[in-house]
Amino acid sequence: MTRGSVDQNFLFTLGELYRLLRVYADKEASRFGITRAQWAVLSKVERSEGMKQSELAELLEMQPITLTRLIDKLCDNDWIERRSDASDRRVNRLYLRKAGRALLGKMSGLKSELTANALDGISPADAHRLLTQLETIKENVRNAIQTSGAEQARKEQRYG
Amino acid sequence: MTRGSVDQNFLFTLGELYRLLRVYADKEASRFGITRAQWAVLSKVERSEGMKQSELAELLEMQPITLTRLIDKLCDNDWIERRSDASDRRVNRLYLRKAGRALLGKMSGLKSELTANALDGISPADAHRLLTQLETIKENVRNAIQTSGAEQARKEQRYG
DNA sequence: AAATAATCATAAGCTTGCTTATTATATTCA
DNA sequence: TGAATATAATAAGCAAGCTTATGATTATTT
Repeated sequence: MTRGSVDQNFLFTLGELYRLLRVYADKEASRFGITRAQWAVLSKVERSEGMKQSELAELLEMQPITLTRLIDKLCDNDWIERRSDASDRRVNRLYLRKAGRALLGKMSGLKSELTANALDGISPADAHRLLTQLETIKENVRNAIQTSGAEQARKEQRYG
Repeated sequence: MTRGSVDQNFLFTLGELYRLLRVYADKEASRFGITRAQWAVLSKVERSEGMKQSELAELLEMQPITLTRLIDKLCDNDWIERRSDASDRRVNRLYLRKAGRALLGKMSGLKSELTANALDGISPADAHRLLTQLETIKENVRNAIQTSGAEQARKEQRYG
């Protein structure tokens, strides 16, 4: 077994799967009046209330401005709220509201159902390993981005 | 080992990884004057020249109009060309141009490099299994979308 | 043969990513 | 202390996804 076939496919296959999964999750989530992207944010807020927007953006691997707009919508629906930090007036901290908690309760079955359908035919042990590998890859890519950024800065300093 | 932790994470982890990988691949590909999305299209055209746009859209799991705009850009750069089909005047068939073939040649190392960096610490055997699982999941999700669509249509027919 | 349905590419407008820039506030250090 | 620098949130504008709709052509049905 060579690495060649993986070279050929990994990068683009993941993108194709993402698009499919996005369509699927958005379609199912829309029954609850929420999009997949908003749901992901809401779900993270549930797990750690009181976070700053900037911290949350980092957890979600997205840019603060992207998150800002998603939060706007979650606030419009009264699912979460921004509370300004007492000791740093630049900061908003995020908290679930009653309706948000209720919505997450209603949606908890959906997440299991989507995951189960997606992972059909893959054993629990394999699914677990798969998830671990995805986390490893995330970490690798995060490092690679930083490294290539540093590389770039170094070159610019040398030649700029 | 329960399925619970996978439930908690699979759906959103994949989205986070996608965003990271997108940033990384776009950054590296930009050195060649191309985006990751355009590169994916160009790469598929290479593997099967003469396809209709609609066939290619299906392979890429994207909507025809999304592809149309990407193809516009690839044509603007003279990397590929649309040739109208002789027997069906609705159809455009896609072919690589010389510059496109040259570009892919220059970029082949990059694909290997990105993949190798992303999969660092994962054995070739595991990488191969991972890719197989991603393909399985793609198929599962494709089926789930169709099923949920059919379910929807059935209900609408019954109640509409 | 004509009417109807399906298919191919494209268009318009929305979402959610991105980058770069702006404003307000905190922090650092000379 | 006061000036430079860093950080938090937001804004504006672009890229690449999506849905729904349209025009042109081809295929099917009656």
